[in-house]
Amino acid sequence: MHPEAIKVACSNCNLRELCMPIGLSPPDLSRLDDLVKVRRKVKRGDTLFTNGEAFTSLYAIRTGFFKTCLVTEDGRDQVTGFQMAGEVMGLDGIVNDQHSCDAVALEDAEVCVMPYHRIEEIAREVTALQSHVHKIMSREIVREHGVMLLLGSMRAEERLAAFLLNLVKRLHARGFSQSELVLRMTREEIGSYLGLKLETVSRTFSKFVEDGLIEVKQRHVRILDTEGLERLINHGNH
Amino acid sequence: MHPEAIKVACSNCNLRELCMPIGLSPPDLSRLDDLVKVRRKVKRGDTLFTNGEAFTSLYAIRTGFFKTCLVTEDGRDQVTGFQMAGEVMGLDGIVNDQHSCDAVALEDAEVCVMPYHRIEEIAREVTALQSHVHKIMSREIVREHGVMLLLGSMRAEERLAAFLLNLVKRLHARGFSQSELVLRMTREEIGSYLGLKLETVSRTFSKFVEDGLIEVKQRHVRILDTEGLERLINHGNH
DNA sequence: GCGATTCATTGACCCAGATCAAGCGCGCAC
DNA sequence: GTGCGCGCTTGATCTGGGTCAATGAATCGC
Repeated sequence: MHPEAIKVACSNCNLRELCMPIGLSPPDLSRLDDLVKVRRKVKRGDTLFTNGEAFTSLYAIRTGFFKTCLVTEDGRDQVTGFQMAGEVMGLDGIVNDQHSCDAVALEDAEVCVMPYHRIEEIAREVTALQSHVHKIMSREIVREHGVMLLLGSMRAEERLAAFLLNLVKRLHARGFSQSELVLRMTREEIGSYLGLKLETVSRTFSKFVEDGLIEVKQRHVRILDTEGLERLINHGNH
Repeated sequence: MHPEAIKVACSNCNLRELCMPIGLSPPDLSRLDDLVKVRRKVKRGDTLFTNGEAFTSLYAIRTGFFKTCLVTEDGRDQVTGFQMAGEVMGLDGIVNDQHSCDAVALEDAEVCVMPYHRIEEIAREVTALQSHVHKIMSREIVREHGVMLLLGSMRAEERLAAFLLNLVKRLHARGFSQSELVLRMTREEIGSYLGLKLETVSRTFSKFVEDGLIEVKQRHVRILDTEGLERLINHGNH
């Protein structure tokens, strides 16, 4: 635990549109500034929280990149998601007052710590926050439905195409290129997320390069044919 | 839409412990009775809501059994869950004000309709309800993490074993046997949920029967060796 | 009660992706 | 710089589960 007593103001944060409800009145907005009292830095490779740890707060990512993963006692390790700036982590902890997965920083990161009791408190007074919290949780549920579709019914190429397009879309929403991206995770982590082995991920990357869909240089990926990747997903099923 | 203007009272419902927060003061409890004004019957095979439909309410199952599924334009059909009495459906609709999957009754069912605006309203006043709603959503997120683990890292036998044990556990919590169950879904629906083809589901059932783990007569399943099934899951990975 | 239809089982064969194995190359520590 | 190690690629082979096909068993509508 390395809390840092920096004075922060959501009302002034450039990620506000991603984390926070929009269109708030000034008094409500200042109420929201009470949400985050502390920021926390997490070094690459370190965990923000781990399975079994007491749940106290939700975390909004300010900078950096995370993975969340489930580790079972018999050694299975399933990556359940990759999170980037503006996204919220920790929702899994609410139901049992303890986290049920690990959140690992894939690059040096900084998160806004939002004590859960304070979120509940303010949500009772600021309708927009209440609604926002519900939407964030619902969005996570819908996202996971999509992953179930991917894992349950797609082939390797379709999975990787969907993964790349999803990543680049989210990066683009954050002001990055819609055709270039830097993977912050290993082939093995991609494979875990997609239900594939790392060799298959690697081979599929190579196949995409051969087919002129993308360029790959290490973790740098340039998408040459977005439509081609989309076609792969949509016409994959017969 | 077939609303039925039956006077209902959550405070008096025998599923209360499953749907509702516990340990409420009498005034709060009566407040909760305002949540459900209408019940709705859904015939087997009919939908409670469908993808794209406007989101208005959450639904608590009183009787019956549902599946939720995603249907894509290119014809993929992924079952994302099976729901039984006391469970809540519709959370997927909150984020975009419209449902993103179909809820289909697998047997004649009755649900309590809880208008979402009213849930939000009451949750602002009754802390226990606020907390309860959050927990329900968090539970769904955690459940889906488990499904991702299953789909991403388990083999066919492990998936089916996990599925059976999960079903029987939930049924047992509702007063049914912990060793006998009636499947309300087809092999194909089980397969869709587990990311397997119906033939594989059928073969795996047969294998379990050969191995003395279960007895199967059509949709009636009797679990003979719970521990054996658990071992299959836990020692599956290496 | 009786066809029709849907659902389930089983067999034969095939293939996508896993597994095993061998190198390669980049980045980092010293 | 240089040596080491991790992450990545690629090849060869294997296999779990998919696909195709045929038949059997319940359930439903009339």
